[in-house]
Amino acid sequence: MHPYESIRTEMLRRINDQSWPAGFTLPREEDLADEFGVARGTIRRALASLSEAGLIERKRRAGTRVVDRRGHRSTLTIPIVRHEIEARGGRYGYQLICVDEAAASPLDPALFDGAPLRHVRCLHLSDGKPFQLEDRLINLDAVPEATDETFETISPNEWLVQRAPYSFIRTALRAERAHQIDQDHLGLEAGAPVFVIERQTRFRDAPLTAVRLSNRADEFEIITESGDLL
Amino acid sequence: MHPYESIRTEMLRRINDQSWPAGFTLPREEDLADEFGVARGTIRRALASLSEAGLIERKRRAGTRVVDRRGHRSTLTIPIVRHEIEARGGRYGYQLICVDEAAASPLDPALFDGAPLRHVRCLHLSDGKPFQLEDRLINLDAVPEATDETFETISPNEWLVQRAPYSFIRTALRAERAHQIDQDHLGLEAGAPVFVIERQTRFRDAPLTAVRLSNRADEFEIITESGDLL
DNA sequence: AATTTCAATATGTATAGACATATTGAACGC
DNA sequence: GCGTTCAATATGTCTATACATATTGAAATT
Repeated sequence: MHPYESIRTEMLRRINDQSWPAGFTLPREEDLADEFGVARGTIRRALASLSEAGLIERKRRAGTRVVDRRGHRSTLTIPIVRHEIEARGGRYGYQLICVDEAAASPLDPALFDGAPLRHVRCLHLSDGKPFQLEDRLINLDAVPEATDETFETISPNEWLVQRAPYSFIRTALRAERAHQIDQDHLGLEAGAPVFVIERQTRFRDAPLTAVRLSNRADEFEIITESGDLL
Repeated sequence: MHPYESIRTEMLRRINDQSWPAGFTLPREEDLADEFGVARGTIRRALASLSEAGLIERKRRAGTRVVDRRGHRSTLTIPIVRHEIEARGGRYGYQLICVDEAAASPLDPALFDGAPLRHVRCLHLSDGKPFQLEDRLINLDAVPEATDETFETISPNEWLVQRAPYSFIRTALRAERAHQIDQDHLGLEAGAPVFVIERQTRFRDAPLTAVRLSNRADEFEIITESGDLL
């Protein structure tokens, strides 16, 4: 075990047993370095790790404080559907439903304040069965190449990942009653639950795309594991 | 802008425009240091950041490779209900429903292979209205203090956060049709959708607790924003 | 062919010293 | 009182060097 790890473990202990209670300001890095008998860099390595994990907050001049834990943090990965399906051993299928019927979209075009938009609705299938319905708006000012793309054989999801780097994402996860379009394309009865992922991406303040992905609740879940410190 | 940031930006550019395609092995740190005219530490700082973001993978001796992007990663925080409710300006309320009726739990006791368990079911209210139903199993071997706790005034959630450090969490997010208990306690009709968070925590391989949190779908969503690099 | 051994190598960690810079809290002027 | 100025300070960054160590790929052995 490396010095910075044992130091981190000791710090964790102090946080857990309240020697360093929530809100407490830790000693300065140099003092900690003295206490533990290591260089400042090593202390910083330990603190960086705790900061990463969300247990402490660091601010210049103000010092390092123990965070008042307001929840569990974890990193979640929302997979590209095709990979998700193939990982489960299914055969991936893609089907375009319609293009440029934006009026029918469950997404709010106001997000793009007036920019010209492309609307795509398509279906991702697992072994020929509907798995995920995708409803997407694309900002043609930001991604002009999308004007000439028909999306007949490639899903906008994959098309965009290849082409458009983003700098900001906002993702919302919800449970919803199936909309009419969900019922039609995912083969659900009225009122059935769907798991909805809604995502907006921007690149330097320009909204690129917004998407609503709806999944049959009986076949979809998101799992995240975090084997933390200690 | 610091040197390591501009270097990271340039590396990002190379990844995005495929100069460094997925699977590509980057030059060694020292060569990069030469190329960019900085110390190795500065290169490491930039690479650490990209590694964090999941864009590259690093392995000793094997080098650094560009990851084949399989999805969007983001950090999500599942808040403690009380804070969630108060943040929305609601008045938090807590109500114990029953203790030690494990047979009725939607959770699988097999997770704890035979350890003695405590079962708690309770309700979190916002302005007196049901908001979240909590169904929890606690491993009494791992958290013996729970034997004498009645949970009449404090929720097991908060009680545990204070007491039991964990080293591993697994969280699952699902949309479900309301169970009978969801209908009864959240005031839902049969078939209504609920947003379910299921979490298991362990400490050094000992399962500590498992919990199912169900929320009215019409009042609950999880949002994560990640203002990434660039 | 299968297994073991082993040295080369790229990343990981630690040190120590220098400088940069956001923030704070106090002193100052209005 | 109220805003402004400014120096002190703790964290952030960078450099240069040394050593540690997991992995690999090839050579040696079974």
